Amino acid sequence: MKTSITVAIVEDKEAIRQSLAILVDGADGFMCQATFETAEAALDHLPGHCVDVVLMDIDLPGMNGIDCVRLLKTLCPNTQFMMCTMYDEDETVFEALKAGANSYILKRSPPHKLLEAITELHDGGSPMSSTIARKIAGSFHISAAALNELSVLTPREREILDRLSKGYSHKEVANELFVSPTTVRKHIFNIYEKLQVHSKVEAVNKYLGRK
Amino acid sequence: MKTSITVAIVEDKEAIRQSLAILVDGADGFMCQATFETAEAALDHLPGHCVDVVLMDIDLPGMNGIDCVRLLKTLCPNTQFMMCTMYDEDETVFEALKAGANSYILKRSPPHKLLEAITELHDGGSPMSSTIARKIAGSFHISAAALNELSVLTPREREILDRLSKGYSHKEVANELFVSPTTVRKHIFNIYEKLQVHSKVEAVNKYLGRK
DNA sequence: TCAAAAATCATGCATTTGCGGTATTGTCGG
DNA sequence: CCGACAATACCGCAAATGCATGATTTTTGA
Repeated sequence: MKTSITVAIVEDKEAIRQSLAILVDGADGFMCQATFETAEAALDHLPGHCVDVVLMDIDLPGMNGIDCVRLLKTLCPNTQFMMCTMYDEDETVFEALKAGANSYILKRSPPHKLLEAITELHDGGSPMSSTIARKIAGSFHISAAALNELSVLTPREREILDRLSKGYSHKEVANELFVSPTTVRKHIFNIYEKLQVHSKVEAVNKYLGRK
Repeated sequence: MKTSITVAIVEDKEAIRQSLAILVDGADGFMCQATFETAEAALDHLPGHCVDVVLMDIDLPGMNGIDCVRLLKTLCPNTQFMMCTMYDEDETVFEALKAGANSYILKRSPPHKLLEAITELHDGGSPMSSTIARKIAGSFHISAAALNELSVLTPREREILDRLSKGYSHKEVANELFVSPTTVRKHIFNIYEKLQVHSKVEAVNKYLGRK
């Protein structure tokens, strides 16, 4: 006999918390083991008897759901966290992922999708609402503009910029590429001109595609 | 009457190409408009009459599927690209996303999942095979070690490091924070000691979680 | 083949930065 | 109340860096 997926719910609004609990508990193969109104309550009670999956609201009174995940993740390393929220703002999505969440679902998702997502999350996937997934994929895209900027660099210049991005000094780059430090300086000067920057950090930021 | 989703397939292996084409064409609401054996053939014929979705194999003879996407993406900005491959190696996944793909599906996925994914991709989602999605989500996680390192910094030090990460010089940071440049230098010196680094780029790399 | 582009190296100078020591002030917890 | 720590600030040195100018050799593409 296969055991059910154990679930906990952190959600301040009574009505939503109740209906989520009923949905999870009523479905076959799921068990709602606990519900909490606040991040603090979850932090108090979850460690010790960790569950498989936690549905975490973000907009909680007191500590928010993201900070809660950050703290719980280290205390319950085997628990998977699903952010469960109304909004799909860029910053919260990425903050949640950084904090250790592996799923981000909008509350407007239909109930059967939610159960499907819990299963997928428990099976090692990272279910995301479609608009969220698109945001995440999009965050990797290298803009045509950025690509174009880097394309004006010669292969040698890119090679040098790559070393700079690892924190090398002029001299270290020179040693690694078997050329004189003055040559490296000249290349770096050329890179700066092409990228319209005036320091290593700025150049590296452009190289690695961060504004 | 709603129109079908138009699809093109780029895949060198005859058998797979055929069965994908039949799968897509046979399903309701999909139309396989073209198939290509190589990236070069796709680049020759796709621009001009772009399709909604392209299923792209990665391991092609000659130009690989990722470079093909990079080129096609600018020529067909409204086309969505789904990488469709046997392997789930880290580097190819991220390279594909950077190149502009919005979906990454393993070939071992069942047929109905594939059709579902095409629909989702066309509707603005970014369907990923579960192991891929987990990789991507995982790439955002900030390791406990990294988090720990940054936690030894004081708020003021983080504030200064944040400015450095934007490419500011000592003096610029000083002006923005209304303190003397020597103070900033002292802070930076302390930051270096705590993070065990010896230059701005290294410090910024740690701060932004770059390896 | 010939001009343009890239890669190499040098010299010089002013500024920035890495590193060391020192000191004052304010805050906070034990 | 006191010690620890954070934030502020200064001086000084040596090295790294940014910027300018100039030049030679390879590579390369038209």
